[in-house]
This record gives sequence, structure tokens and C-alpha cells, in this order.
Amino acid sequence: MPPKRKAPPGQATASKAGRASAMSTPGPATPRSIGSSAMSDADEDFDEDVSEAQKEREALMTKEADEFVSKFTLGSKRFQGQIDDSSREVRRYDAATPFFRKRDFSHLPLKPDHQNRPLWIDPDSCTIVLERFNPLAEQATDFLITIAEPKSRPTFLHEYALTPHSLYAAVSVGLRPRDIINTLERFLKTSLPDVVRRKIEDYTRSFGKVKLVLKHNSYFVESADAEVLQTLLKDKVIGGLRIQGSGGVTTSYAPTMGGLVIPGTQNAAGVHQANLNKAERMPGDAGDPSNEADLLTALNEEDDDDDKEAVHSFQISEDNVETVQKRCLDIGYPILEEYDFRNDDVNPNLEIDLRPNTQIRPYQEKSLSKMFGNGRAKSGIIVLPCGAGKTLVGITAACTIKKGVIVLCTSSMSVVQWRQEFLKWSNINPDDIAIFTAESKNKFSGSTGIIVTTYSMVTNSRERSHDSKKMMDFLRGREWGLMLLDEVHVVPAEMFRRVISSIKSHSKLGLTATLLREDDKISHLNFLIGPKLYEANWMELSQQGHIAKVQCAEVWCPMPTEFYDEYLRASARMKRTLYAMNPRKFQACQYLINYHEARGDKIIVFSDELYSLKQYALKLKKVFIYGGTSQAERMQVLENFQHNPEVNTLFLSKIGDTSLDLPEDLPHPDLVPLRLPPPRGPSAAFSARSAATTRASTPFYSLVSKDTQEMYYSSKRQAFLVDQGYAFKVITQLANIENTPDLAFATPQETRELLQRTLVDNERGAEDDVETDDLFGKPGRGRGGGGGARKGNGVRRTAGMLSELAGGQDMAYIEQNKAVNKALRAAGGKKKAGGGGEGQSKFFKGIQREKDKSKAQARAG
DNA sequence: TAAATAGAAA
DNA sequence: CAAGATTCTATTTA
Repeated sequence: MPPKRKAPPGQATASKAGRASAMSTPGPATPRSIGSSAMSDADEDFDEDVSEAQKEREALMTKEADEFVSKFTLGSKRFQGQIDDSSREVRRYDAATPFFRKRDFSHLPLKPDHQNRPLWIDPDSCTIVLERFNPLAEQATDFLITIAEPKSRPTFLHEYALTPHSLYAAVSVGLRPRDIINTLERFLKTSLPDVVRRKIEDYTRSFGKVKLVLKHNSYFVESADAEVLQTLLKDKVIGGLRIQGSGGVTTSYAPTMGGLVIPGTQNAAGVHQANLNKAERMPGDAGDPSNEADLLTALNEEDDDDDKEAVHSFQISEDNVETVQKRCLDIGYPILEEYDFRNDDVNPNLEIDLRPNTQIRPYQEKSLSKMFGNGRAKSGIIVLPCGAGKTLVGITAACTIKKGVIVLCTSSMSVVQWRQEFLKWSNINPDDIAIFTAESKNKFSGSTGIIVTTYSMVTNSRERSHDSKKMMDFLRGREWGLMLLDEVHVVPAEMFRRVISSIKSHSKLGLTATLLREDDKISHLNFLIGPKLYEANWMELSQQGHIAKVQCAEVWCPMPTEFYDEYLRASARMKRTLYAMNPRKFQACQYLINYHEARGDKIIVFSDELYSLKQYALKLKKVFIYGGTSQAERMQVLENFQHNPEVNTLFLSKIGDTSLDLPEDLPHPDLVPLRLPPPRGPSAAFSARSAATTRASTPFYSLVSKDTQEMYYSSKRQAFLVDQGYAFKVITQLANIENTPDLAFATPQETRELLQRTLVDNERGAEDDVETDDLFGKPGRGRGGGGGARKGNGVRRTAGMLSELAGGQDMAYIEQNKAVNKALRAAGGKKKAGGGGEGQSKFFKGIQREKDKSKAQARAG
């Protein structure tokens, strides 16, 4: 049911009001809608599509054909309504018009010089579309990244959304609402719709007004707006938390952005540029002296700006920080955290600097300039693809603040790596940087220093070892200047809450490759850590050569009929194994490995399916790492993979996605990731990201079994990659695959054997009778490791036997159930849920459940 | 080395 | 279509 278009002016809703006011500003007659303009090149095709679609629909609704036609005919009531509602201009309706319906924004008057302006806007959803081919696109991109959430960024058109979060982020990097509005106005092809203007004003009114400042070891709630502060003080929760006798509201002067422009970086939002209209920023301009020394001089410059703003603040106690934060959030004044580290005399300074020859890349500086935009350290999140030097950003931040730093990582592997990176990029004394993991619990020697640890180490709420407890007390007992949070997207919000509440830090910097996980958890991050300060565009970075170019190819492998038959009747679990073990896929894998090894590439094959991972690796005589591989062995295998010219292919389980960071400097430039069964799951995009970012360079293959579940996941992955601006290629035929030496499973006989073995192995609970762990001939691991594995499998075997029990009966059992279900359904249909009373036995309840389930399935299917 | 725990995914 | 159960993995400590 389409919403009524006619609404009495009095009852206009917000968005309708916008329309109404747009109507009152008559512009030049614009016959084109956004859509039709964009489509103008393809008018003919489009017309065809239209008639096609119409035909189709007419065919579908023969009875309603007349109605249908009249509904979509020019001058029908429907369109009349639209005209009345949106604009009094005479509008041209073409065949495409009906398809835009509510999204027809042709009533928004185009500016005369619209061709020189790069942005379109959808006032209803606050979506902004950027023409990448427009001369002003560069500036507009910088601006949009600051104020809006990137939705989709393929080659020519980028889509951004204005959201409360994004505006919050914009305000927090120092943009004023009127900057946002003016700059939008400048870039938009139409005038800024009033709805949007009002939305921006509404959202930003309360954002960025309140700051939490840790000064002289005390927390202050600070605001430039005395009224806002009064509001807070009058609040029933916050008011009572003010520390009495701290002199009420004090007024001082806040540092301004004035003296703090970091050389080689763009101003907070590219607003500056836009205003000055000095357009060209050379991508990757190396001529700019953009090293850390300049950054520091810039930061150390005193603010001799006369444009100082008065700020007012009141003190709250440490214990109430979280309460106040939460309350402020609830009443619409989210608190920004800022650390005035230059004026912190309480915490000792840390002896740390970047090594003199260290060059920061422009985008890294840009992100840091967002963080230090006003001379203080703002808490927030920086989004950079892996391989783009997230670590260096974190390290530079630490070098700027020069106070105690705590680094949190996801795994103990990356803990070690972070420390190494610190030693590599900075002159920090090795004694001042300590690791806190299960293995090592050292503190730094001096009065301050850096601690690198994992989330689980800090959040672990269970009984701790004595050393851990002491260490935790140590961590809790002091104030940290900076908390570096690595890979924030994989850590659940609850964990953050625990980390943040247990460790006091003046500023927090979250680093991540993507904020793609748009479940509710990610929005929590925004307020737990801070707003997103910067997000790099992958495509741009790879074009500028900062991160490897990724070419994505998907290889579609048909399933041999035997396999497919088995696949169709297999359990969900077995299905996974089957499509992973698809012999055609195996061949494709073999072929690609062969091809790339011949070129001297290093290849990583990812597989989330353990059985197939092992089978592939063993069959192809390659090394592999999975969850059960011991730490020492992992290191050994990795070491060999990196330096041993004999070991060029590595099979990785999903351990590679998260906890195994491949070292930055692989000797070979060409690392070819190969996805066996491509990652699964609703956030396949997430895995795709990890795959594409795990030090990926040149081609990146996904092997997909045709006509299986995998295809569905692959479509999601494609969508993600296309959004990131990557081209996507589908390969259905690998040239000369039959010439691959020792091509596996070339005969039907072998294929059948593979199938048999796969089925048998997996029915028996994947007992890997093969000596899996001995590829590197680890002494002692043979028996011990085997024992471990066997023991581990013992558990699994039990499960396997249970499923075997079920499996033993499975055919008959399922058949029987189906029969029962059918009977019940028939009976239920007639008799109304036959026998469904309280006195049901467990058996009947089970049946009932089954029935409901199958009903639900029937409904779904 | 094993057990406990926790999170992610399908 | 969602929530729960389930499986897997990784992390910790004893």
C-alpha cells in the first residue's frame, strides 16, 4: 500500500515539510530526475527495460492489467497527487518515472552550474551520492569522509549516508554545523533541502558540546557553552555528582586548532580547502616533508591565537565518570574524551620518539591530525586497511603523547608483533616496553612505559595466577596516557566495557580495518571508545601504492555428479565438507598453486573447513597451520614459509583470519591468497575483508563449488568487494588445466574413491589416522602431538559416535519422522492441533516441535 | 597437557 | 525470520 501523497499542510511530517518548503523555492524547471539524468546515456536500454518490466508485470496480473496501466499512466490521479505535493512546476514524466516513486527527486531544483558540483542528495534517507569523475570529487571525498558514513564506493559513484554517528564524528573533529551545511551547499548540485539542513542542526546541536577532560589527575566535564553545562548541572543524576567545593563552574581558555595544522595534512575536513578553493592535492605527494619532526614542532607550537574560546567546567570524581558518560549519552549530550597531554604534569613523560628517518604516509598523518586536531588527544577510531600501517599510526600517536601506553591486541602473537613494531619504528628503550601475556608478565623498569597485552588477559574475570593478579593491580593502579585498541571490530562490546572500566586511560585510540560489522555492537563502539576519526578509502590507497592492489577472481568449480548427489542429501555439516572436497575444486587449487609457484609467488590457501584443509595439504604435500598446531610449530612453519625457497604454499585454517598476523615483510612481493571454501557466515564480508587484507597482494582467488551454498556466500563477498571499489572477475574455465602435472582426481575412479573416503572419514568423526603433524618432523610432537590430537579427537569422536548413532538410523529415522509429521499435519489440519494438550508426553512434545519446525520450514520455503 | 571459558557462526 | 543449540577455535590457568 503506497503511502498517501496528499497531506494537509498542517499535518506535514518532517520530511513532508521539507518537500513543502522545497516547493516554495521555485528553481529553474528541471525536467530530469536524478535517476533519469544519470541514465541519460542509456536511455534506450532503459526504455527497453521498462517495457520489458511492464510486459512482465502485465502478464503476471492479467486481471489487474487495466488497473495497472492506468495506475502508471501519465496524468493519473497518482501522478497528479505527486505534482500537487511536491512542486507546481510542469514536470515531464517519462517511462522511467513510475520506477522512482518516492525516490523521484526531480522537484529539487538543480543549480545552474550543477555540472561543476559533485554531490547529489536524497533528502529522505540523507544519502549522498558523489560523482567520482567530477573535478571536485577529491575535495568532496575528504569532506564526505568526515561527515558521512561511506556506504558503497565503487569506481564512479560513491554513496555516503549522513547519520547521527557520522555527524557526531564530524563535530568531534572540530567541524561546526554551519561548516557542514555551507560546504554541503557548495558541493551539492541542488540546493540543500531544508529537511537535511534541519537534521544536521538537530543532530549536531548537542554533539561535541560536552567534553570529558582529565586534568591534574581529576576529571572535569567541560563545555564551551555555559548553558549546556548548566543543563547538565541541573540534571538529577549528573548534578549530584559534581564534586562540591571545587569552586563550581570554572572558566578557562581552551586551546584552539590555530597553531596545530600538521604539515602535509589536510585540515579537519577538507573544508579549508574547499573554501580556499585551492584544489590540487597531489596524491602521494612525496615532496612534502611529512615526518614526525614537523608533526611535533607543530604540536609544540604555543597557541598564540587570539581567537581563544572560553570554556567552563566542573569536576566530577573518577568513580562517576562512567555514570556521567552514560547519563550524558542518555540525555543527548554524548561526551567526548580529550586528553590535554601537553599540560599533564602529573604523569611522567615517556622517553619515546619516532626514529628520525621514519616517514609517515600522508593518510596516516591525516588520520593523526584528526586525532590531535586541537592540541589534545581525542579518543576515537581510525579505520585503515591492514597493511596500510595501522601499527605505525598507533606508534606515532604514542610518540606524540609521550605518556604511558597500554596496547591491547587480540592474540598473543600480535602482542609480540606490536612490541617489535614499537622497537622498529621508535627509539623506545626495550626495557620500557613490556609484554603481559600468559608467558611473560614483566613490568617496565622505569616510572612509566608501554605495556602490550591482550583483551582476554585484561578482561579475564576468573581466578588469576598470582603474577597476573599483581599485574592487573599494577595496570589498574595507574593512569595511562593512551590506550591503543587493536582490531576493535572483532572484540565484543562487553569486553570493551570491562577493559575501559578497569583501566584508566586519558585517551583511547581504536584501530581497525573495517567497521563493517554493523550490528548493534559496532554502534556501541562509537560511544565506548569514541567516534570514527578517519576512514581511508581502500581503492585510493591501493592506487597510490600504499597497500597492495587486490584483484579478485572467483573460480567456479562444477561438482561431479556423484558428489552433487551426495551433497543434496547430506546434512548441513557434511555439505560443507563435500563442497570443500569437490575434486574439481581440488584440481583448480592444484592448478593455481602450480601456476603461481612456477612464477615464484608465495601462496596462502585459506580454508575454514578443517578436514578439507588437512586433506588438501597432505595430498599436495604442503605445510599447514590450524588451531591445533602448537605455537612453536606455527612459528616454525611460518619461518619456513617466509624464508625457505622450498616452502611456497601454506594452508591456513581460519586461525589465519584473526590470530595469526603474517609478518609485514614477506620476502616475495606476490602473495597469492587462495580461498578454498570461501568464508561462510552472514558477515562473509568480514572474512572477505580479512582475506583481502591479510597481506594480500595481486590476485586473490576464491574457489567456489557451483550450485551449492557457497555461491550464496560468494555473492555477499562480491557485494562487499565491489563496495570497496574492487573489480571482480569470475573464472569458469582454467586454461590448460589438464596439463597440470599429476593432476589429482583425473579419473572417475579416483573421484569415487575420494567421495567414499570423505564420507567414511567424516561419518566416523574425522579421525585423522594420517600422521598429520609430522610434516616438519618435530621431534616429540609425533607421539605427544599425535596423542594430543587423538585425545582431542577422542572428544570429537564421542560426538562423532553420537552423530553416528543418529547417522546410523538417519535415513529411516528421518523418513519416519517425515511420515509422522505428514500424518500429524494432515490430522492437525482437520482436527486443530490434534491431541495438543497439557498431558502430552515428552515424545509428543518432541513431535509437536518437529511439526512446528517443518511447518516453519514449509512457510519459509 | 587438559580443563574452563568465551565468542562466532550457520 | 529469529533465537537457541551446537560446534569450533582460541585463550587462559592449574
